[in-house]
Amino acid sequence: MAPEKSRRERPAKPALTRDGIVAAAVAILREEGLRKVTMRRLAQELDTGAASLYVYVRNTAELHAAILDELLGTIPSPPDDGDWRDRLERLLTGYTATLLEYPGLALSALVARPSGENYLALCENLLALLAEGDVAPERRAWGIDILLQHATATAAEHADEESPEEWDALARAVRDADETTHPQIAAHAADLLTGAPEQRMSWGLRVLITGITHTGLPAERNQA
Amino acid sequence: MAPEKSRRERPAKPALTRDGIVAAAVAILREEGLRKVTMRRLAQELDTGAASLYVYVRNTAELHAAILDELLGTIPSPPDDGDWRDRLERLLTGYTATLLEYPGLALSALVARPSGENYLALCENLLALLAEGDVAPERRAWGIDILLQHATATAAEHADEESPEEWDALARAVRDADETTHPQIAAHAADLLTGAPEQRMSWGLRVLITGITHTGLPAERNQA
DNA sequence: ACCTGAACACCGTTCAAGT
DNA sequence: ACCTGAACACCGTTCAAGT
Repeated sequence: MAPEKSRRERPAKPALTRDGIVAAAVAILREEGLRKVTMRRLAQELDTGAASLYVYVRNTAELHAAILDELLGTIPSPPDDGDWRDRLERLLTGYTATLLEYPGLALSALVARPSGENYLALCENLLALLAEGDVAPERRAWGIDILLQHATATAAEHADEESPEEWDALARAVRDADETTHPQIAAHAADLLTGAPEQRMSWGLRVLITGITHTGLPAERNQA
Repeated sequence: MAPEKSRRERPAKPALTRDGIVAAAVAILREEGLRKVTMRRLAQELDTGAASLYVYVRNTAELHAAILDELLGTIPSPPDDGDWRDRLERLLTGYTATLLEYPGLALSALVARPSGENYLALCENLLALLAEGDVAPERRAWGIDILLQHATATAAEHADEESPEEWDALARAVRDADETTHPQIAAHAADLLTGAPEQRMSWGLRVLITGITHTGLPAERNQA
């Protein structure tokens, strides 16, 4: 915004702005991952002290939220053709794919609901798709809530960062399940451990869409 | 006044065991919250150094997982009467309620899937309920996965720890939504911001159950 | 008003050295 | 084998003092 020109040869230290801070944070995110996006590291990148950032950002959670909204601006908006269900599924798959690049952010989003411009635009699109599908108006708001929660949680599950240890432990526990004490687990062991992520994701979204269109709210029940 | 230097009269420092460590961790959790359950704090409680804990616990994530499994042992098993859907809903509501006491643990569970005894028992019960409901066998495993993810994520959302800041921000953003640029949000503002947690939770579970019973897997599709 | 260095109060994890 | 102190490499946030 402020066109400050330096008379020096060395790259001038740009004035701090909230946008500049967020931009630098996104850059660190892309190059080094969310774990490195700390107040101190960010300040270092901006050639200042961590304390200075607090003029523009309340805390780390707010910083993460700002980064996330920036990322949400990059979700490809799916083509307009096809069934509303397919478009809904594609939009949410795109959302999930974006979050999957930085699962740690998905975790943040789960805890601190975003409220940025791009998040609102996403909600707007989701609500419009449910409206197009003739989902009862009262169900739309709660519907996008579940859909977004599912998509966000699915991405957040991958925040374990290159450590398949826990997955190994679960796989072992399932495979070693005693057939007499855990007959169901033994019987379903294969299904519990397999399934391509995209297929599971797709099925999950269709489960939700089907459920939303077929399940009345408590209020609707009372009226019935 | 000063106690004898004998080690016998003072409460003897108990030998370290994995169980003892987990028990102490649970005690700190109950008294001071998950944030205080750190390796250092835990070691202090056990009158040793943090390094000693690493003989019994691989890292903090594994410690959290062990604590969670301990907690899962306290979920009340719902009464045997009623429709399988109601029993399923009650069981998952109990699971969520337990996690809601320590939402930070729910967050851990989302990232590092638990694999303890009590978790397996819960899965076993969930699978049995879906079987009782004549849910197609191939769908049961993926079904409990979605159900648990939903319940876990719902609890995890409350891990913001007494800071309704982000919620305020979202509420403001929704209420201030421009009617021309965000017509859907403006129209659904009330529903987006309201709803008792229990009602939302209950509706969410029924959405999932309905969806699971009505949505074929990709494989089932191919066969059809 | 904005910016800063320094300080406060912590972290997880590793490792060489002890027992 | 188990246990330990000390060290390494960090954190978020606040605050008094400067500009």
